[in-house]
Amino acid sequence: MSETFGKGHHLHLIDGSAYIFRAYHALPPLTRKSDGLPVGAVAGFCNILFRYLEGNKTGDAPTHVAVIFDHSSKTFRNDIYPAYKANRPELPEDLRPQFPLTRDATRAFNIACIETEGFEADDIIATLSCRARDAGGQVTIISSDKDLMQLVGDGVGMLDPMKNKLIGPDEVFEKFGVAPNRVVDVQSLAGDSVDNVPGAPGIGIKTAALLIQEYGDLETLLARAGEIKQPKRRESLQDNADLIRISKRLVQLDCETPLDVTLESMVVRLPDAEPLMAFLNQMEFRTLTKRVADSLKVAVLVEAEAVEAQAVPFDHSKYDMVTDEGALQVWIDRIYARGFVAVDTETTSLDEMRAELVGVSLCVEAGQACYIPLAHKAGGGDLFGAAKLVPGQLALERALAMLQPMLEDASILKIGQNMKYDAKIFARQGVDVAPIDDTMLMSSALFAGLHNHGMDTLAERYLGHASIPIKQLLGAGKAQITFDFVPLEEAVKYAAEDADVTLRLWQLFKPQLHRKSVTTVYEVLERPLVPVLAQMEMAGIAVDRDTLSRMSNAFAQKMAALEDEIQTLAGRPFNVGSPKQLGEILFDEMGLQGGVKGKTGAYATGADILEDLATEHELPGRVLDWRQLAKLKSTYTDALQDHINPETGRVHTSYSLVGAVTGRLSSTDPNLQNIPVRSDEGRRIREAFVAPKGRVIVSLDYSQIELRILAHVADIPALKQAFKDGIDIHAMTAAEMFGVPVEGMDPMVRRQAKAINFGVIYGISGFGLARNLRIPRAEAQGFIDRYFERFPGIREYMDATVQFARDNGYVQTLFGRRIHTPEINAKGPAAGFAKRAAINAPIQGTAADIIRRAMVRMPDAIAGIDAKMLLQVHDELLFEVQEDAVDALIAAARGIMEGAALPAVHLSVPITVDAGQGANWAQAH
DNA sequence: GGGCTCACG
DNA sequence: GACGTACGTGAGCCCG
Repeated sequence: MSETFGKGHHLHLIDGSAYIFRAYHALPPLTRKSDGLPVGAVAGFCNILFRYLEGNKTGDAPTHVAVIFDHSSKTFRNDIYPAYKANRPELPEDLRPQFPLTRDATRAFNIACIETEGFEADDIIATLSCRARDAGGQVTIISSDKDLMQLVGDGVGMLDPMKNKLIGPDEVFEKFGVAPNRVVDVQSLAGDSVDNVPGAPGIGIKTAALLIQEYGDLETLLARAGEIKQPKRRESLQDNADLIRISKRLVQLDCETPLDVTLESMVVRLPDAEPLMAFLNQMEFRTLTKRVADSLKVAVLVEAEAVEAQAVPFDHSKYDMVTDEGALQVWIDRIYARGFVAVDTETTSLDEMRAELVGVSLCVEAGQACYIPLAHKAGGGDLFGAAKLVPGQLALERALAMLQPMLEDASILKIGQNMKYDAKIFARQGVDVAPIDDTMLMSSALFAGLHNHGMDTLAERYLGHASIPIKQLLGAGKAQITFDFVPLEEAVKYAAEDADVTLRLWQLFKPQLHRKSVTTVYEVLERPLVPVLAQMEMAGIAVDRDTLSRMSNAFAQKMAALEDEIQTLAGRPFNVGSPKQLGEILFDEMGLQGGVKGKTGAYATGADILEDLATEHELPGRVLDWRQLAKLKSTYTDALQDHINPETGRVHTSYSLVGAVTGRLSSTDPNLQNIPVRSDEGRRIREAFVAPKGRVIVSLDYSQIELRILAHVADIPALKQAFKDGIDIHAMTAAEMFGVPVEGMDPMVRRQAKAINFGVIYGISGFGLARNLRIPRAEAQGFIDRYFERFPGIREYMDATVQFARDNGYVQTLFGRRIHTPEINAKGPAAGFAKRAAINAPIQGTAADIIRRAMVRMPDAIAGIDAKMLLQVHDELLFEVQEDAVDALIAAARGIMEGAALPAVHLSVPITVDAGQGANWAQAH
């Protein structure tokens, strides 16, 4: 409830129509990019409104405000004088459609928007001015229209927004030569050619002012017209008395306009971020959207008011089930009318390469979503009954044929949560979905480090909505069904809700990208990678099953032998694969020293512990050998065989763009980013990753990219020079630290320097380095101290980075990717973790950004070469190339990779790429 | 499903 | 002065 308008209140009345014309003529004829709708006047209008609101933050702020518009129809003045405003030129064709949009804009800015059929804006302004003044308040009319000057007086002033000049009685006198209350008289005599007000012929403002000054007011003047000495003036007044009186009725503003709005309803309100940003985005005003977003602190508002901002309640019963072409066409038409759509697919599997499309859901507006079931089945419960398609569904081919033009239409934005998944499903149906937006990637750009980016998390956190768990539909474990067996009614609720949630998240996140300055991160480093990764994943890599199978057998034999040996050494059979049992054998039964129990009460039996014990006893060493084989067999040689796709004969991993907070990709099902390489035995697994006949595997990897980035960001001259000179960086570090020449350096010394170099990237500690190098902690700390003494810039960089994290709650890469560090001010061990993560994130993240940029550019760069990019392993890209195109591929890909930071970032160290090739990955690496 | 272990950069 | 500590991932296994 707002208090009654009165004393102490200040009402601003904005002449909206004047703003529109001003904006229209001041700006070139802008059109909306996506559909050509003329929006120049709307843009100008919004800019004026925004500047006005910004001005109010500092100036003499109003308590109430309204924008007044003319209503496009005849007014009472046309009854008095049909020629009134008759000589106005026709409205420009591209202006008329903008009128309703300016009303929308006003409401979007949360300002009262007033127009009344049959009345001009000026009369409404007059009426509201009178009411506000009579109520004891103050009024400022924001307009440069001289017709409104008659309203100036006690409690009512004007502001010329063009000149930003206040207009009071003095300024009115300057203009009309009379006090405001006689302005009407002057105008009645002088007429107005613009509005086609006749007045008295031959008399202009100057003469009219003189006459009124002399005779006091119009009626007295007309009554005593005979006294006027100048014959021309006298005759004009005498001959045109009626016309003058009509003119007076035309220029006199009506203070009694019937209005059904109250002054109280015009109370100043803060703009609601969500509808305002939605409107500006819909208009595609990029610059203004950004400025408004900055001004509104959209992020803060949105986060605090997420529930409120999304006022539309979730209502599963309102979702549509689309089962015929007519209904689908209605949805497609709605999508075209809107220009964007949230899309979600339902399938039979999380593996995009095997999943069958079951249905599609669409959402065009919060709460308005549909599900199109396409391949739902029923039956098949008993042994012999085959499942049958549920009747009444649209045919899949027919639905896809209808959807395809929309999904591929460059003017329709397709919004998804993890669009890579849906895009691949559609791609396998021959539909190339573009352009896209992805709420998961937006979340990653906005909130990396704060929470994960799954839809359930986002819905809960930003919409205050708990979405239907998929488990509720599919069940779990052995009894789990696939989505095609979900009953239609349930499927509609779940599937349409997903599209609904996605659309709402998009509405929330899109404006926040600007506010948090991560639009470029999203648009350059996230979104464009979706089609690139989709292509790589669908291409897959050829894996030779026989090679793997032979290795599995060999491993199994060796393991069996080791197991016997181990159990003999232990004196009894036990499960070698059980760390718990192993711990009991080692420390309780065999009585070895150094047993440390973890939080679960079991002895730790990690490789480092077993290595230490290996000097005391044979058993731990055998267990280490066994474990290595077990790992290779179960995780690689066995598991990889299961991942060979029966249709393609290749292995298709799935990359996650949001798996790592730093911006690195992660790889799952299977993880092809951790194929063994460090041990000879493990490296042989890479021999199974092969090129088909006539083709070659090519690997290109960045050399020391993280150390190069460190040298650049911490600005260490010695490191930078070493990279420029192409010197062995670890040997150089050792030489600097220990004062030994690079020539003939002890490999142990170099190894220590290398460990320190890597330690630095991870946020080094004496403890960590000591453990890594297996040296006393004091010695390790001595190394670190000497390192920082020699390279003081590194310490400065680390301190500055941690301080930045404390000040801002995040750190960032050279490309602006933000990684949040919520734990940075924590107490206890968590503080150490957070500090080291904060130090590492900009380095690891910048390297991740660089290879992402390379990957985005790669398809175009190698378009003319018979080659496919297959895998990414953080600093390595793997290709499959026609054998006679290897050199061309290496040249092109290397060029892209080495220049990937440009032009956004100019590194002060060279970035170099090593290349290898061969029949398989082992040879190429 | 959490913890342990270990594969990678 | 003690606390605990290298950064970032994913998968398979054990065990409650």
